[in-house]
Amino acid sequence: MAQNTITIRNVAQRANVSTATVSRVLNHDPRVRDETKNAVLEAMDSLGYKINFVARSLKTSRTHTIGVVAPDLSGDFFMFIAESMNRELILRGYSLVVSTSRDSEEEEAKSLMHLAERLVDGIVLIPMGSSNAYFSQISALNIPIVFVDRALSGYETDQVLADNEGGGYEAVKALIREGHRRIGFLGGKPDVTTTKGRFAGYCRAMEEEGLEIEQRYVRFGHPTLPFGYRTMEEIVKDPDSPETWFIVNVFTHLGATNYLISKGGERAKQFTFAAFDEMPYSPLLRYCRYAVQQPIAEMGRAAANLIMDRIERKGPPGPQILRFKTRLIQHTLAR
Amino acid sequence: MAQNTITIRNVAQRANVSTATVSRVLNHDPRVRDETKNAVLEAMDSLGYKINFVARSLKTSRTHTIGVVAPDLSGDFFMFIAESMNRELILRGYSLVVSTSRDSEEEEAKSLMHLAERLVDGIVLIPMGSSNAYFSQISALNIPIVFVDRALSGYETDQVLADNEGGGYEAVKALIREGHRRIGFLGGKPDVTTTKGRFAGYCRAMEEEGLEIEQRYVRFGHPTLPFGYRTMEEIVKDPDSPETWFIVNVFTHLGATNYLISKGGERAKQFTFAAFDEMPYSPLLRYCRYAVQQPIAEMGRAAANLIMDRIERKGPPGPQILRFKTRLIQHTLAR
DNA sequence: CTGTTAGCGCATTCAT
DNA sequence: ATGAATGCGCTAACAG
Repeated sequence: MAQNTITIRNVAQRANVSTATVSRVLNHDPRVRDETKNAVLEAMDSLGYKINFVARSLKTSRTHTIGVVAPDLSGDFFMFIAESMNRELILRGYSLVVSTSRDSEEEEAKSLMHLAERLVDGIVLIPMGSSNAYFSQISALNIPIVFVDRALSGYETDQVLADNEGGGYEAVKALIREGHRRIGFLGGKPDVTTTKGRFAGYCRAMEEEGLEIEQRYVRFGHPTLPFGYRTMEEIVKDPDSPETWFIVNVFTHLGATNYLISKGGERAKQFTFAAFDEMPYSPLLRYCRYAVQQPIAEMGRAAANLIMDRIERKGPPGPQILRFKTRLIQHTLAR
Repeated sequence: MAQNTITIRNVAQRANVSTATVSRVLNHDPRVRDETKNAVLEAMDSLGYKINFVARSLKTSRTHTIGVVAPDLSGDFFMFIAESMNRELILRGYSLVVSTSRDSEEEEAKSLMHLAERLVDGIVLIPMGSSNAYFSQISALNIPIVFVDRALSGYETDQVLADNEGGGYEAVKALIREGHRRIGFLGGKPDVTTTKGRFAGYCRAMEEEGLEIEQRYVRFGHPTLPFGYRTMEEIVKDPDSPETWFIVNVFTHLGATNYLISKGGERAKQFTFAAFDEMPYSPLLRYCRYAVQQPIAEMGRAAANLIMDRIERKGPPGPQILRFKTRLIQHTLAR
């Protein structure tokens, strides 16, 4: 308890001014004479004064903290978002507190409440699901919120999204241009907006080229490694299946590749993928001819600035929806 | 501003008690009659009272927030640590605020100060470097801190570490057991404790088996993908180089594998690795016969509880060093 | 330009 | 077992 807890009072005394003046220099209030300002600064310095943010927060009811909740802190997509957000936040004096929605929308709602109670100034949410069961809860929080990655239709807020439709379209088009005719669709829960968009892009490309979409080879599923593995197993064992696939998320992609490598046998060599997301380990995904790269860093940056602007009432009034173009990356297959 | 900001005063009035009593039930003070307690609880409920943590913090000078700073938020190791920590923290009512040391120890020190000023109750640090230039700064913070992954020798604090020596030893032993005789050492900055430990394990295994450690084929370097790529290029082009390598971090491993896949030619097929870390994409690391898995989740859990115990003065008084055993994982090579 | 004053919402003596 | 009063450190009217 020998904390040297130096307050503005101490500084004020030392500089022969009032606490109000000290507070003013702390807040860069222009109407302080340079002379007194310097005196205050000096006093602060010599006393080793550190501002108490908690006290300030109590007064201003602003914590300069923003919360981010994601399905899984250890997911690659999220990490890059967080990294990029953090960089922006720091520039404007904010901190980032993280929380996870883990298994369920229930957890998600709980995390949201947890953060709100901690009085974060705003929340960036990478939504778990597609349902809107907890909309009312979110509204009740009454603090700015921006959605990233997935939209929740019917809820009017700021959103930072990728051009999923365009990305899917481009990737499938590129495959077709290289002569692939039968192209399956793999991965993604059909009710989330990202999957919907990517599927729509796939469909548009196929239809535009007059190619048939074979419903048997449209395989939605949970975005997990095991799903990709098992489904690819079925696919390989089905002699009639296409050998070209558009895969809409990276875990499914990992699983599918993993199956082909370990059990794919001779037929594996025939397979070609186009897939969403470009990660550090993407060169190892050896069946992936085209990767749709989302500008994750930019998206994180945008989300951070969107939420801060909202908090500081700097942005335009209406809800903003920022949609980011994807980039198609061609890989050299080295099977 | 139509915030329905309900305070303990409102609750007190509603329940016909004093604010002191409300505060007592809030803090589970046993000396409140059940009757009045229920009345208070009811009042809280009907008014929709939410505690203001900022006000509480100002009073108690405890924020129930712990900060974690890591070199890179988007690194896999860190995210698993954070994920696991978060789970534990939530159980005991803490939040996790993250920060990064990015490029430099300077940044690291800055992050540390930033967190301290925000009055986090404790800090978990995954140290960047090996120097101890900022030790004094850390001490000056005067708040509990635990180191994870890397130790900073000479500084007496709680630490959560992996058994790097043992992991390295086991992996190299396993390679030797399969008949490998010439084994190189790849990756890691030689001055950080993790590298030191892993290298020591490698040396012990080699010496125990009477095998020569060829200094030309001990290749330290920055833990990056490009370093792994370039170094593997040199290795492959050197006709005299060993074809079995112990790689001490995952980025170097990715880079090395990437080179072998894309440019390794015929000789690539001869290569065998043992390597630290097991990640979701590890099955794609096709030259990796043995992976040394660190119990990352347990380590995160331990770090979380260590810091919380320290804050709440629950643990033993002296600094604790927790060292976690690694697990050797055998992969089937599918080149 | 600067000082005085009054809380922000809560925890906590000290009474009773 | 409960209440009255005080202050954590800071900001923001309002005066001057």
